[in-house]
Amino acid sequence: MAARLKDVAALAGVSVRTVSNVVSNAAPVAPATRARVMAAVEELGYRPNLAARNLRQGRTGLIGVVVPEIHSPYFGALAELLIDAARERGWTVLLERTGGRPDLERRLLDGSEGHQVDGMIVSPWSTSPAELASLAGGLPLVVLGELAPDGAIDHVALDNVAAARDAARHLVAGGRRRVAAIGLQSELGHGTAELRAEGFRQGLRESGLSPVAEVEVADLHRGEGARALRELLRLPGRPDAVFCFSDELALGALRVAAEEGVRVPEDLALMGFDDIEDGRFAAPSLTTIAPYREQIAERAVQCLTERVLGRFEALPGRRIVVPHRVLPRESTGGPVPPGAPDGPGTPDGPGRG
Amino acid sequence: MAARLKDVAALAGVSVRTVSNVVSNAAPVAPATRARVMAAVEELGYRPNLAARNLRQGRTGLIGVVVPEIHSPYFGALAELLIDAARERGWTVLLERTGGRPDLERRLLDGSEGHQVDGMIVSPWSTSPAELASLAGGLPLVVLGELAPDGAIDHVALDNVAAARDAARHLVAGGRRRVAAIGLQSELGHGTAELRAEGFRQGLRESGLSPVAEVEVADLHRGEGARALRELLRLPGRPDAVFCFSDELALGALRVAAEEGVRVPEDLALMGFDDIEDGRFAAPSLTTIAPYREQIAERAVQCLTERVLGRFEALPGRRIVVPHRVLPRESTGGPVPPGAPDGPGTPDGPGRG
DNA sequence: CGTCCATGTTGCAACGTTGCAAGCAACGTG
DNA sequence: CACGTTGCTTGCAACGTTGCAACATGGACG
Repeated sequence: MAARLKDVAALAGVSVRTVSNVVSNAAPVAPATRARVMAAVEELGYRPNLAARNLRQGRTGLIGVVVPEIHSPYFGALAELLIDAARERGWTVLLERTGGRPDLERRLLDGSEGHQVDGMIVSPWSTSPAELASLAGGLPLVVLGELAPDGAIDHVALDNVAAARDAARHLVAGGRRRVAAIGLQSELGHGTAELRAEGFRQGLRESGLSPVAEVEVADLHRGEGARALRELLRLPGRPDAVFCFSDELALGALRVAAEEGVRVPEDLALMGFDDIEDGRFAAPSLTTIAPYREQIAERAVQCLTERVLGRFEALPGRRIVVPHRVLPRESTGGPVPPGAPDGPGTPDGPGRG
Repeated sequence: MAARLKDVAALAGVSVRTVSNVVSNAAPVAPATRARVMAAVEELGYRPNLAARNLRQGRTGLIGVVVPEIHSPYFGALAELLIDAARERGWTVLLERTGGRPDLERRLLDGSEGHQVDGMIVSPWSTSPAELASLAGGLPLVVLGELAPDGAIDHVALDNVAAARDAARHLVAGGRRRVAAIGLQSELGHGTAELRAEGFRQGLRESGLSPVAEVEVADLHRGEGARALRELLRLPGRPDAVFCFSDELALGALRVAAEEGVRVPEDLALMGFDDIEDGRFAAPSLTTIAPYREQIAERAVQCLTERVLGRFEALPGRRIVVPHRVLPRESTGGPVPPGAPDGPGTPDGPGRG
C-alpha cells in the first residue's frame, strides 16, 4: 500500500503536521527534524496523495488545453510547447481536442466532460470568444489565435492583419502582380481567416494591386489546398503567386503544382503560414510566416497562472500580441538556397527557435 | 461557489446520501425522488467534485499516455486516437512527452513528476520494457511498439519483422536489386529498429539478395533521412531502392533526391513506414507500411482498462499483434496514379481508415 | 527576573464524497 | 397476526491532506 503522511510521521517520530510542513514547505522546520523526515520519506517511498491535497486546497493543479486537433503539425507543436511551459510552472496539462466539433467544444468548456481543471487555454474553432466566456462561467480562460474585445479573458495571438500584409508585400517585392489567396472561411463568422484576408488585401493595395482570386476552404488541411489550387489553375488568367492561410494548405497546393507541371517558384510563387516542419523539407522548401510559438505558449501559461492564483481580483481581459516574421524560402524564389542555414540541412533552424 | 451534494440535498429535501445515490447510480432510488433530485441538480448546476470522489474511491479516472513527442505526425495521430478511445471508456488522458530524454522518461513513469494516474500507456524510447516494469512498480502498464517477454505488462504492436519483410518484398517485386535501408539505431539496445532491420534482411534474403547498405540514424526525423540519403548517394554503387524505417526519414530522403536530381521512382524507389499524412501529399506520394492505428489505440485502452479494474488479479502479460499492410504509392512506382483513390485527392483514404 | 518574540511543533477540524450497516415502511406469505 | 422480504432512505465514518490557532522552547531585552 502507498505510504501516507501518517506512516512517515510514525517512522520519523514526529507529528503528521510536521511531515506535511516538510514535504510542502509550509512552515519552517529545524534542520535535524527535516533530515529525519526526509529519510523516512525516502525509506517509505512516500508520494503525496494529490486527490487529498486537491480536495483540501480546492485546486487540482490541472489546466486544460483545448485545441481542434493534436494530429496537425501546427497544433501538435503548440501543444508540446504549452505542456513544457506549464510543467515549468508546476502545472499538469490535460490536452483535449475538439476535432472542430462545436458540441464537443462546448462540452469540454462547460466542464460536463472530463476532469476538473483550474483553468483553460483554448484555441477555438467554431465558438466565439464571447460564447466561450459564458460557457466557462468564471473559470480562468486564455484564448489563443483570436482577438475579441469582451470579457475578462486574456487573448494571446500574433497580429494576423499585419502578418498577412507582410506576406502580400513579400510576394509583391518578388515581382509578382497576379496574386491570389487560399484559405478564406466565410462560414465561420469569426476572426482568423477574416483578419488574414483583410491584411492580404491591404498589402496588395499598397502597391495598387488587388487579389486576382480568393478561394474559400472548408478546413486548413492539405486536401483543401490541393483542391483550391486546381481551381485557380483553371482560371483564364492564372495567378503568378498564391498566399495560403496555412502551411498545410500550401503543401497541398505544392503537390498539385508538381502534378500539373507548374514550376514553383518560376511559374508560381507559393507562400504559407505557420512554419510547420514539413514546409522546411518540402521541395521546394516553403516560404512562410513564422509565429514565435514559444512566446505564445509562454505568455499563455503565464497569463493563466496569474489568473488562477489571483482568482478573486477581476483582472480586465488582456490582449497580448506576439511577434512574427517572414521566412523566405525556395517556394517564392527566396534568398535561401538548399543547404543554406534555413534549408533542410538544419532541421532546428529559425523555424523552431 | 460550486454546489455540493449538501446543497442539492437541502434543495431537494432529501439526504446527502440519496443525492449521491442518484448522481452515481449507486443504489435504487424511487422515480419521484430521483426526479426531484435531478431538478435540484439542474437548478444548482451541480457537478461532482472529482478530487473528493477520487480521494474516497482511491482512483483518479486518469490514465497517462507517455510518448516521445506529440509534435511528430506519427505520435500526434496516435495520441489523438488514444484520447478518443480512452474517452469512450470514461477515462481522461494525461498526455506526456519525454522528448526522448531517458531521465524524463523515468521520472514520468515512477510518478515523481506530475499527477497520479490509474495506469499508463507508454511508447518507450530509451527505456527497456523490463526497466519500465520496475519503475512503474505495480501500476498497470501497457507498452506500445515494443515486444519484450517479461513481467505482467501488456504489449501492443504490429509485427515489425513481418512488416519490414513485406517492405523488402515490395521493393524486390518492383524489380529492384540494389536495396539499402535507413533507420538503424544500434545505440539504443532495444527493439523496433533491430526488428525492422532483421525483417528487411529476411525479405531480401528470400530473393538471394542482401542489403547494399544500412545507414544508422540518431533519430527518425526528416533531417536524418536527408543526411542518410546524401551519404548513400556518395557510395560507388548507388542503390536503386531505399527502405526507410519511418515516413519522416523517407520524406527527408525524398527532399534530397529532388535536390540532387535523382528521379523517384525511376532512378530510386523510396519507401517509408508509419503512413503519416504528409506522405500522401508528397510529390511523389510515398509508399509506406501502414499500421492499423485505431486498433493499436483501441486494444491498448482495452487492455489497460481490464488491468485497472481487475487490479488484484495478476494477469500475465499479453502480447497483442495488430495487422499492417503495404500501401503502394508513386515513390516505388506503385499502381496508384495521382488523383486515384489513394492519391492526394482523397485525404481520408486508407491511410487513416 | 519577568516579558516578549522568534522559531519549531502540534492537535483539531474540515475539504466533498462514498462504503457500510442500519433504519423504515409496505407488502406477501405461512 | 407474526415474520421475512423487498425497496428505498439515512447517519456515520473515513479517504489523506492542509489551514488555523495554540502550544512549547529558548534567547534577547528592559
